Amino acid sequence: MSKASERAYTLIRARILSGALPPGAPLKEEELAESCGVSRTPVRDALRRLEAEMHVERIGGSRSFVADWSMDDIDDMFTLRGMLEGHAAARAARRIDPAGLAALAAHNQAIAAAITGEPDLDAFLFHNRAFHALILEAAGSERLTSMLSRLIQQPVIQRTARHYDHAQLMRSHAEHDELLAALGKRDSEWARAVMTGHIRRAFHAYAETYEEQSAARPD
Amino acid sequence: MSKASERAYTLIRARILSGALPPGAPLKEEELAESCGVSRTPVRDALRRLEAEMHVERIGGSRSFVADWSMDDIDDMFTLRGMLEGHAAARAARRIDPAGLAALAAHNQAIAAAITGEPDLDAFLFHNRAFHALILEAAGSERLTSMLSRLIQQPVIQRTARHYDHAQLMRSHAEHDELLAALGKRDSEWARAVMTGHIRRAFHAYAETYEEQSAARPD
DNA sequence: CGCACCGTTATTGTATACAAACGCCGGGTC
DNA sequence: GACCCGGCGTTTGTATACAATAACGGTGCG
Repeated sequence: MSKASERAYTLIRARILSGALPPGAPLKEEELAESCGVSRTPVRDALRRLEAEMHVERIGGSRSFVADWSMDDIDDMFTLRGMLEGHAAARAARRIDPAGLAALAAHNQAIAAAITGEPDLDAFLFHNRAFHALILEAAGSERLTSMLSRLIQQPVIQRTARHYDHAQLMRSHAEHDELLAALGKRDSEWARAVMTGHIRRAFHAYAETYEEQSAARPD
Repeated sequence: MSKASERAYTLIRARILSGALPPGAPLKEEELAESCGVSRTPVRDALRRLEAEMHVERIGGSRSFVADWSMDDIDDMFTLRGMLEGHAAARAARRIDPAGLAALAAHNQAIAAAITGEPDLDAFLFHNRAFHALILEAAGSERLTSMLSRLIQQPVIQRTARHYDHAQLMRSHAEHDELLAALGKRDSEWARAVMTGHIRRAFHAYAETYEEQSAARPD
């Protein structure tokens, strides 16, 4: 997408993900247009894209708000994500080539490096994202990719991972290793099981974090 | 969505589904705008929506074409659909109420009526659609619904069902009956299994139809 | 005092005009 | 003869102006 539209999309998305635009905040086209330095037309485009990705909600077919997820929504998201990423892992096990496996291993080594000693969360998140993206790519289903892109909500993942303690980080890394083993053996059902478990564990980690937060800030 | 935008969406969609705009056909905004009696702005909106629903493809971030699915794409669609509708059936088994079950049974009786004697394909398709929609509603996951809406491509389902012979129609009806039994027993895994099988069978029915067609019209 | 209705205003939807990008075709040169 | 380059036309992207619609507040009546 060309300049202005892409710019609006990126900026608005960043503001939503960073929390500068909190869940439930109204999104006024004109306001966004001005603050992005573009006109309303590309902003409208961006809002439609963000709506398709479920970052933005619309009521009455007109006004837009930053999407706000209930715990049930998030459970749903993780369940669907577990199912679909499990499926992706199973497909990847059948299709991945040695170069792909090597790239995955490299990212998981980088994760190991990021969590030894003082953990580098940004590096962890970066390589974690790359790891999952690579598996999705190896699965080779455009449709699966596009469906998952609506499910893999970065704010949720970030909120989850930022609260991981050292043991949880190590465990995530170990699960990736097991996934690598399953992929190396071309065992699609093993890969599916590991991936599904990986996502379910992430969900419970998130749920605990969320409960702490909502207990700390009962608003 | 308000008048013009909705109008453009409906009209373009209808033309794609009916085949008036065949797969691969270029979609020129101005041309569509004129033929829909609206301006380019709502047409652009409609194209974005149709793109999100995978009825329209875009290359280079600009030009739009009617989406064209390969056999692999369709296999993918049915696989994903089986997984997600299976999941929906499992959830529905836990959540559906007696009124919902009664409504489902009514639709399946209507299907029975539509396929006895001279089959009424339109009635079959209508009640079949309603049956699946009701299960999705009973599953009570907005996210699941929105994901499946991108997968349940009417042209594919229609092409499939229009080639069903009497035995296949009866079988589809029988599978719905079994699903009703599973839902009645609140057995989510049974429901999932029946639904997954139902979709897989539909896939193979489609694949046979497709092979006949491509053998008859090798273009 | 509360509810309802109307007018005002804020916000989105639509149209149109203009700019930029892309592809295509033709001419020139190596 | 083939390839590259540049101009032209088509098509999409962007901006702005205007219309419609929905929310909000105030006022009047019950």
